[in-house]
Amino acid sequence: MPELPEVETVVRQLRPRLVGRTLVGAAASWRRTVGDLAPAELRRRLVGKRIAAVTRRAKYVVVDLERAGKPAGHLVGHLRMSGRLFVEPAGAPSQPHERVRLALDDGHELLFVDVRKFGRLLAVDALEELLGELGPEPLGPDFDAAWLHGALRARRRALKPLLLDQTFLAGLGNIYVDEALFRAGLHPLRRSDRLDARAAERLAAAIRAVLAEAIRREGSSFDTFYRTPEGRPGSYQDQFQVYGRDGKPCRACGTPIRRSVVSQRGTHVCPRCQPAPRLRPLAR
DNA sequence: ATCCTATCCTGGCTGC
DNA sequence: TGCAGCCAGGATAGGA
Repeated sequence: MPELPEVETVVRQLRPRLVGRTLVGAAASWRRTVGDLAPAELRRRLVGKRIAAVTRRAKYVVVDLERAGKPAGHLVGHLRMSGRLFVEPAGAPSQPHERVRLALDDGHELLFVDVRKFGRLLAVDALEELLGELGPEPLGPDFDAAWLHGALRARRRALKPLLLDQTFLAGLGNIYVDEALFRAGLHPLRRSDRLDARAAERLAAAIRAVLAEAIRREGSSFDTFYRTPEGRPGSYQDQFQVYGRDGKPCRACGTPIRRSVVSQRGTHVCPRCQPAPRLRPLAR
């Protein structure tokens, strides 16, 4: 599922094809994807605007728009589970599960295809309302071991749901949380306020290492959903240590990986490398 | 403050 | 083979 590394890959590949282009058409074949905007309003917010920048914030694709050289709102995309963004020559027949099509002034179109319809491609005036509550970027300058240690101690939550909370830390999803916790040797149910500085340091390093390597490999593709805008699958799934490996031997110690459910999410752990907390965490 | 459940969706899988 | 039912998954809202 698209998490930070997949979205970063999408942004990097879309950027050279979009920056400098002007939008000359906009249409949604599934209205909810564009926030229930009427067709005319969608066109009004987009057509005639030039794409000034394509960046990423958390799992959002952020496209800065301008008109006559002045800032003129944004196009913000979230792929959720099955969304795909890519550029095609104009006039291609409708794709299965196509939701939005934006025409560019160079004879190409930006397509948003999304099987499960959870994704969004929104035309907004300001980013604040959409992105204001997000936590720091794990690969950015505000994230390091000291910050993480302090932030973990300020909360009393199990590690996994906390790391999945986008207002705590932005960009991690189910896969990379499981992989980072394994790499740090930490059980997903460990209480955040009981981690010492060394464990926080391991976790910070693990998060950064997993994300950086996943970006290098253009994300993870283990089903038909995620492909890069250039149409390729990622390859980080070949590096999974725990995710999707229920019953298979841990690559470090041979103990069978075990799947459970934490925070309503499939959760994968090596019982030996990630010992369960002694006390029932956050017992109720 | 934190947890739990439901919701949004569909394709793919399981089991009968 | 056909079909019902379940499940995954990110974000969010609402209730406990």
